[in-house]
This record gives sequence, C-alpha cells and structure tokens, in this order.
Amino acid sequence: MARLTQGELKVMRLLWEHGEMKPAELQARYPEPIKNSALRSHLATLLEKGHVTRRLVGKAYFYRPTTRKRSAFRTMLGELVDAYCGGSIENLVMNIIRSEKLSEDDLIALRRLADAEGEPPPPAGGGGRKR
Amino acid sequence: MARLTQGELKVMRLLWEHGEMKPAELQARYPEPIKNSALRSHLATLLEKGHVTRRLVGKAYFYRPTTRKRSAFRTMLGELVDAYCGGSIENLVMNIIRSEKLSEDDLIALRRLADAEGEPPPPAGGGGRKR
DNA sequence: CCCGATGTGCGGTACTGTCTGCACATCGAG
DNA sequence: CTCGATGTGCAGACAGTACCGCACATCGGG
Repeated sequence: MARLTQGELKVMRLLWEHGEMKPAELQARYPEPIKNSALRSHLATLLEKGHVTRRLVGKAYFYRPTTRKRSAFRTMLGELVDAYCGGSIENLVMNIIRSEKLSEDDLIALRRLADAEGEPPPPAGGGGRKR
Repeated sequence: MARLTQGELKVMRLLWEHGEMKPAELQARYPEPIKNSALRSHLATLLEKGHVTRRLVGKAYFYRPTTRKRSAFRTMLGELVDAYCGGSIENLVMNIIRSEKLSEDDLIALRRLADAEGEPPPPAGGGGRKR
C-alpha cells in the first residue's frame, strides 16, 4: 500500500481506534483543532486512495477504514528497516534494545516473550500458544 | 529534526554509508537512474535544511552529512511508535516479536541480548557494560 | 586556440499535501 | 415560512517535493 501522509495518518488512527465515524466526530477528536473542510479534504484523499469507504446514513456519511492498521504498520516498519537497518528486522530489534532505554521489567517481559515464541511446539496437549 | 522526504533519505543513506562524496558519485550510486540536476536539487534542499554541508575541493563540492543517522532513525522510530504502538517502544518490540517472523536463531540472540542488558551491574571489578 | 568533459547556478514545470472559502441542501424550532 | 445548525460538493490558494534543461566556468589534450 502507498505511504500515508501525516494528516491522513491522524485520521486513520482515529478510525482504527474508534471505528466508523462521521466527519464532525473525527473533527472533534482530531489531535489539533482543524477546520471541518480541512478534515473532509483529508477524508476525500483517503477515499480516493481506497483507505476508507463511506456509507450514507440519513443525511451524513459515515467513514470506515478499509486499510488495516497492521498493514499500514508493516509498510512503515519496512521503510524504516530498509532505510536504517539494512533491511533486517532482527537488526532493528537489536538496535532498539541496545540503544533505547528499556526498563528492567521490559527486558524481563521481552525475555519471556522470546522464550514463549522460541519454544518448540509442545509435543502433546496442554500448552497453548499465545496467538 | 524535521522529517526527511523519500528523495532526501536516499541521498542521506548514501552519505551515511560511504561518507563524503561529490554529486557525480552520488548520482552513480543512486538506487535508480537519476539526472544530475535532479540529484543536485535534492542536495540543495538538504543543504538548506542543514542536513549536509559541503566544501570546495578543486572545482567540485564534496558533500558531507551533518545529521547523524542515529538521530534520523530515532525520529522515524518515534513517529512509528506514536502512530501504531501507543507511544510505547516496548509495545513496538512486542509487536514485532509477535507478528514478524523471527528465526529461532534471532530469538536466541535476542534472549542473550536481553540478558546482557538486563543484568544488574556486577557488584565488583571486571564487568563493563557494552555502552 | 578550440573543444569536449566535468561541474556549477539558476530557472521552470508538474504534482502532492494541507488548508480554506463559498454555495447549496436538509431539518427542526420559533 | 424563516432561520440557524449541520452536512455536502467543489474550486482553488499555497508551500514543498521531485525532476529537468540550459547557460556558463574551468581544465587538459589535440
């Protein structure tokens, strides 16, 4: 999918978070004050690019995201990884762990997560995976 | 620092990777074929924004990055984390581990890394931290 | 001296992202 | 009915991005 611009992203985040909405509600929830027409302009481009659809309810349109958050996330993540981490996700994670400050608890949680993911599938019954 | 555009980023990546260069060399290494004038146009904006400096050597300018790769990385990482992970880096890492496919070896390396970072400073003598 | 190679400055075009204004339709209250 | 509130479509201003071409300067070889 194509890159989301800053303005488009702000709208999408609201839709992902709160679901279907009409322009006035999006306007009210927009992080900064924004004119209704400006916001609708963003919606128009999102509609054109296919990131949202809308349906008429009474006299107002309700907008709903079609692009999934996870998909957009992956796109941006891919860009970042290509640009700064030689295309390797592992490299990215290493970078973050090494350079960003993660708390003790985070690292413990991380370790647990890595254990859970890394463990071979239990040979029998009980142990369910997290996903 | 301000957001780098796609074209600017491509130039900066070359400079980060290979160091000081003149336009013709950048042009030769540019991922796609690009006209010399187009490339110099990007350099001009980078210069204007202060992401690179140049010095005259003979009759040609050599361009050198002033913005650090790590700094640009953090900017983009921050955007991504804000937009998709509720502002929490830990959340980002969890997301990646859970959803991207990391190999067994990666997870092992990760676990080791988490251990190394997470361990309390040794009470005496020898052990230096990595950073 | 002339010429091609190399490099520079500058201007110009096309498209995108963001934001604005205005005209028009609909509906309920007075 | 008239009016304000709410909602829509559209046209366009405006800065920034990406790209391109042309004119000019310099240098070394024939």
